[in-house]
Amino acid sequence: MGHDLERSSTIRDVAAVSGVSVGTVSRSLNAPETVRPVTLEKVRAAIKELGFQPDARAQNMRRRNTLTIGFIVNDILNPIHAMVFKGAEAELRESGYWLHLVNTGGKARQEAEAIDLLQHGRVDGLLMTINSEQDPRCLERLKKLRVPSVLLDREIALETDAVRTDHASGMEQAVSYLLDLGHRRIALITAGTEILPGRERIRGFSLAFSRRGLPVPTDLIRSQSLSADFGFRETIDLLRGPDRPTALVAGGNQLLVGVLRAIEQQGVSIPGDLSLVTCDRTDLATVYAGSITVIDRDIPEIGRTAAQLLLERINGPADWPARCVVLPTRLVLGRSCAPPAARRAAITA
Amino acid sequence: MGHDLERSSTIRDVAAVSGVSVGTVSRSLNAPETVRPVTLEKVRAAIKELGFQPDARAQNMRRRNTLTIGFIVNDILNPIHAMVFKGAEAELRESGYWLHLVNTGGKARQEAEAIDLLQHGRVDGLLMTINSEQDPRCLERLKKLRVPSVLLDREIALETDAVRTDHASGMEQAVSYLLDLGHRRIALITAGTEILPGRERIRGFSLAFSRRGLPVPTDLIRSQSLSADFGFRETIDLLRGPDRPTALVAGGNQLLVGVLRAIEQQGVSIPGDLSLVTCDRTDLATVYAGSITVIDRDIPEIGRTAAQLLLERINGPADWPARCVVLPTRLVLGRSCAPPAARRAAITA
DNA sequence: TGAGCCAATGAAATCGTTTCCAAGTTAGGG
DNA sequence: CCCTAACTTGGAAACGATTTCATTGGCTCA
Repeated sequence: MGHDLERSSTIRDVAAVSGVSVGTVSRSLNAPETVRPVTLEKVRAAIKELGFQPDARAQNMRRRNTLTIGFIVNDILNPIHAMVFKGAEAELRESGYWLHLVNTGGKARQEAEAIDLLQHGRVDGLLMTINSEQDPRCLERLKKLRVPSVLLDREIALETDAVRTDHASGMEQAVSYLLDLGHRRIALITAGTEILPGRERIRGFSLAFSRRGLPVPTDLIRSQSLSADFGFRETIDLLRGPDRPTALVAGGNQLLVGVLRAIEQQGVSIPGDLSLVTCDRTDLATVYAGSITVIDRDIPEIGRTAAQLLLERINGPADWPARCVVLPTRLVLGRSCAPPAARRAAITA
Repeated sequence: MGHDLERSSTIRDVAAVSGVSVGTVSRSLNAPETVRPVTLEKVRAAIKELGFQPDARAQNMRRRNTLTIGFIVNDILNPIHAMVFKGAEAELRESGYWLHLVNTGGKARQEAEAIDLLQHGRVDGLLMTINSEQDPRCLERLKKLRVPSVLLDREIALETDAVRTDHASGMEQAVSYLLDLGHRRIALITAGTEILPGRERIRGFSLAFSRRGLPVPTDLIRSQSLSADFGFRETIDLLRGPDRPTALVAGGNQLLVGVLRAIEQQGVSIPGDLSLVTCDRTDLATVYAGSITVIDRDIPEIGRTAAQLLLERINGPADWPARCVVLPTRLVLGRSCAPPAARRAAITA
């Protein structure tokens, strides 16, 4: 039924069988070039015979590391996070590291607890998308963190290595594109301003208008949460409201799910009745309506970059200054945008 | 810059500060009821003063466990796997366990390697969706596994605890439903027969036909892979072929992505030109065309159940017989199915 | 032939906890 | 007031590897 209860062989057993000392066995494993070929052969034979593999617990203990990185995240079901994870894992695996995934559900308590428990000998470093940028408990933990860490797409009041995304410029491009098409009533649904992506997306959105001397339609900005439910509620509200928008930007991939649900429910046609732009190229975004116009970024690259920063921090001198890499966004056109109905009518007439 | 280089305090430091022995400190932590309240107070004060937290490496070493479970999976980007993960994590966290996530990309070599490396002191148990049910390397490893394990939705030639899904009966229901609507040319795209879901889905599919004495349209069964690409290719092929199907079952949530891409590309309307059924209620399935009819199951429950089996195996006697839990599927109607065009015409005429 | 050096090995200390055992302390009952 | 049982506690031995240090032996070179 799986696990044998017989104690598995240790380095001492190998030493006994091969007739050498434990030190020599250890060296055969970790520095084979320092041991005589004849001896090495004997040791390897014994290892094979016993099916020996070193116990990771003892190695961790003695070497004072774990070759494990903690990955703390809101919700691994979010394809963005899963992609970042995969990018980071690919990079870290090459250097022999494993990943400990912790799903916090975005709750500050859970986040603080995870940080607390992981840093004392469970991981050598942390990659995290902390949701409570301002939560004092988390800040407290992060301040006296005992392992290197990289913060993903967040900003806290501490000097930390970080990988961010230039959400603002992608958003500005997207809104400019919509303005070019003739839209003026453009709505934005996105995260609250307590997290970086929310702040940046609103900044980019507003910038596009103000650069052209147009007033920002602040009544159409709904900034509170990245959840599908919020997307649904606000879309319904926007569609029902007076002077309804002719274009909508879903500022978050989970939001899009709710936005589309509302659109389906209301029988709105894309792009006939409403032009739509979303963030991040998920399956849903590429499939729906033959592909939605999207503010895209290289997501696995976020993970890879973060992994590299972390590895350099782990291996490098401890007194390096904090580094922050900002990755670009770009607009990828799909089939979800068109000139607003009024303008189409004008052109036709 | 994050990690302090000063060695952090150990149980010995706590002992020194509080003026007791290390044994007493340890007992204060692990069995406080066996230590005198006065002493306990002193120890706790010292712990607080030093900010002491026990080193997990040393604990793992001494206790000969890790409180960590390995979760080996094909692709965490697949929402199914992510949901299973979340279910398992929620359950395991309650018992103090952490999860080590390993993404294998479905490659047998990676799977074998992960099993090899994890079982020697990195994890206390394994949850896995091994893709290479027949791969000799994996079987070899699994046979001499040194930790308890639970297999997810797979079947191997070994006695192992497992959690499976009754794919066949959900599929049979779905196909019966389509037959009732009048469809006869029903296509199925699903995994190859080397993995359990592929075999079971084909079995359920065929059963629905044969139960009614109808011939199984074997030319419409495309069984090879669960990838979106395969779904795309086969859908295109089916739609272009002679005597094209009037209904299609996407036997896998990733397949659906490819199927829908093909449908969008070919301008096929759902359910006007083609009735569509898919497996598992993903965001895409619930949103597209106002929701696709789906063979549903409780996915987090898979993770929870697997976690329970594993915990019982870890804590229970080692000689229990292998257990296998099979979870049900059920058909949830959406708006993606209708009678075939020919029948509609007949009715109208 | 002997001094010196390098390579290879063994023995022992070490990492930080838990746990066993023995010793010391307290309390209760006769 | 003493004896015994029940609590508390300290000391030391694990756990299984790595690593340092000292020793051995074989060479080279003078």
